[in-house]
Amino acid sequence: MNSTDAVAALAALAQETRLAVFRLLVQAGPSGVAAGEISTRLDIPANTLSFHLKTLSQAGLLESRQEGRFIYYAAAYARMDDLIAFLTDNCCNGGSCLPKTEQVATVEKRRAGSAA
Amino acid sequence: MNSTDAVAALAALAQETRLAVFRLLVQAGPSGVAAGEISTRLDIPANTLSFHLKTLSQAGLLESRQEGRFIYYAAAYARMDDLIAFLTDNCCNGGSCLPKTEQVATVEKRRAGSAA
DNA sequence: TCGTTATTTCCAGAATTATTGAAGCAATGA
DNA sequence: TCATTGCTTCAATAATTCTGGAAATAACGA
Repeated sequence: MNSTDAVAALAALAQETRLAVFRLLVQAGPSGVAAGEISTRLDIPANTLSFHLKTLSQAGLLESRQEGRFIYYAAAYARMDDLIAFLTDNCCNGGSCLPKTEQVATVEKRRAGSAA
Repeated sequence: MNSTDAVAALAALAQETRLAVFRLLVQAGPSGVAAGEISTRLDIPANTLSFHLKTLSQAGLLESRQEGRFIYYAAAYARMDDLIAFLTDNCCNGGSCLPKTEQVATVEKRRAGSAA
């Protein structure tokens, strides 16, 4: 993850509607939720939602798959981890000022090792 | 952390200059860096930097202290953790789709327990 | 083929944000 | 007191973004 990608991801999340959509999908799990159901659950007009889904997708935060007339959107968990790792990277210059934050910075590395 | 606060924090970070400032301060540690030095290191005009520091501070992501004519800015680590916890909260509905991301969601709770 | 459903694209107006020159303020030292 | 330094505020412009009505596309069932 580079700075430009991080800004795009953060900008995508920095909006009430999109943040609500993203959190809904993070909690929904990898199988995702159809666009129409997101629209219903969060009470967002279809065209407005479509605009926001596109923004989140372009930022790499969402994945989608089509099933018949439905398009299922799911959180891109690995991308979320990358973003968190980028934010917390080299916290306190590798020192131990706040060990818990340090642990967060290693998410990406742990994932790389575990290959879930 | 509520949704409004999270949007404010994300919006503050969703800008190249501010993200660079924040990451610089995350890496610099709790003692912080004077505004003038940030300006020099990142080559940002003083007034532009001041505007961005204010934005980050208002979002709760920065703390500052005055020492003589200098103002030292430091990352608000706890706030950063709160934001990460908010993003990853209840990932996959508490399931184990991606255990590593799950762990990230517990940062806030771990900090609360450890009282660093 | 025709109507319905699911989703997206187009468009235009309203609102927000980034940038920078200039001016202001506060702390310091001579 | 005066000049200097460090930082912030003000003001104006330029650019970007959000929203929702209307129309388009695409999949499905009758």
